[in-house]
Amino acid sequence: MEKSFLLTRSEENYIKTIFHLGGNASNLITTNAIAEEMQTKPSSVTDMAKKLAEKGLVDYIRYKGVSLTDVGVKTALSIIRKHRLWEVFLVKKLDFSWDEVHEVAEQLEHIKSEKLIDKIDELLDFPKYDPHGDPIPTKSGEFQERDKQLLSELPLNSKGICVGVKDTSSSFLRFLDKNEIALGNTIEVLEKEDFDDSLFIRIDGRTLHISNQIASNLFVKKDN
Amino acid sequence: MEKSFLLTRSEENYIKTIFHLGGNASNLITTNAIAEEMQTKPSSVTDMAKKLAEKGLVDYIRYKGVSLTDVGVKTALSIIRKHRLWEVFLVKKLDFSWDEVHEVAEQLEHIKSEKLIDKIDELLDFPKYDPHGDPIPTKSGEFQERDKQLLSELPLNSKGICVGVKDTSSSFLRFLDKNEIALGNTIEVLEKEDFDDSLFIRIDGRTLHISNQIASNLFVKKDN
DNA sequence: AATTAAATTTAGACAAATCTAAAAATTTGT
DNA sequence: ACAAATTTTTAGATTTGTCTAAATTTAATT
Repeated sequence: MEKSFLLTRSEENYIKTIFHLGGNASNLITTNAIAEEMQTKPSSVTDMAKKLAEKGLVDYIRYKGVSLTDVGVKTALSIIRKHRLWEVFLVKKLDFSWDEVHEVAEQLEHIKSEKLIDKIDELLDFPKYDPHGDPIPTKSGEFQERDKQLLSELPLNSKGICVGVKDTSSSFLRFLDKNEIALGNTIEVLEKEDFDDSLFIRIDGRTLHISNQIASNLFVKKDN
Repeated sequence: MEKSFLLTRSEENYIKTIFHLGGNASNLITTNAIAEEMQTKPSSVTDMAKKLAEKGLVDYIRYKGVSLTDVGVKTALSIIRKHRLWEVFLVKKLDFSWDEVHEVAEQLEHIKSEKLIDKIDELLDFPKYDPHGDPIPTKSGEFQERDKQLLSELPLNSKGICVGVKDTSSSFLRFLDKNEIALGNTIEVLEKEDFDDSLFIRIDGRTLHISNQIASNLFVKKDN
């Protein structure tokens, strides 16, 4: 069995970022994209790319970019699993609101204890989705994206169940709270405004008028 | 100006160690003692002593040692509070045994979120003691040692309630588990063996013969 | 295809936290 | 009290992760 490499916090953050940018399946992610996402400099990314390649977590082609190896993907999924389970824990057990969990989960995801995260999973009754609707990888690394689409792409007069958010910023999430739009709600598209692509929607018996920016950050599952 | 509240993990570990070695109340702790306790080199301790003094967390007298300032004590208590609350959480909510919690709590104690630890405190219903019987400082930093003494010092034929352990090693804790000695049990000293200072004790209706090494690592509260 | 623009890498530097080896201060033993 | 032993500090080096500035490679434009 491969010895589970002890990764530094920084290494873990790079792996996670590369995954989020789509760097699995030999899809090369550029140095600049990673630097931008991580608020760091391209030269730092190059250094880390070499180190991670050395450790077998990424494939690195000079001047082209990096992609995760199988081990790298497994590692990324494990970190994402921890992050999302902790988010559920914070919301369900400690009454955090969904716009407060990210920062803390960013810290908790680096805690090294397999038993700890498995017990948290069990305590939460093995949740499948985090508070923002994102799927939680299983212990064995299975990870299935939910069948979903943006509310902005839902056809006129059709209905969808709100299943996730794309933007997870506090300002967006608090906007949803304020307007009582929550995961699980059914949303019907009543009208599309040509001028600014805003939508009139029906949710919970109420009619709301939302901007395209809102609609294109809300995921729904088409309700057939 | 108060950047000093942003401590690194390493700084926090030094502060905690100095506290545990008794370095509050201008009681100077030597470089060597700290190095020994932290499994590091004296020269590293000297470097950190200077840095912590710079930040106002310790008073440092060259060639003499360090002691915690008021801010340093407050910081230490905050870290110890987190450590012990997480230990209670692991035992009470995640079914860890008391010999498994230390390592994980060593990591969790460094998570930076006041809300998180306050919510954990609340979830646990504001416990006063950790799984090893050590007191948990309050949010405001109050910290009272329990009235206790070593079982080895309990007079013949008197009774005590088991309230804590001095040694928290896995081997000792598992010995106690195996012999069904738990916090809260009443222990009566039936006989003291002059030859090796071992004890015959009565606990839960059973009679046990324990070595002095065991008895001098068990804290009891005299039962009057 | 040549030139310009953009992206990426290299080289050298720095801060944090550690180490080793040597120097300095303190403590101990007689 | 003074030499020896111990403790502590300094000086210089190392590792990790970052940075800036310059050099190099790739991409884009004419």
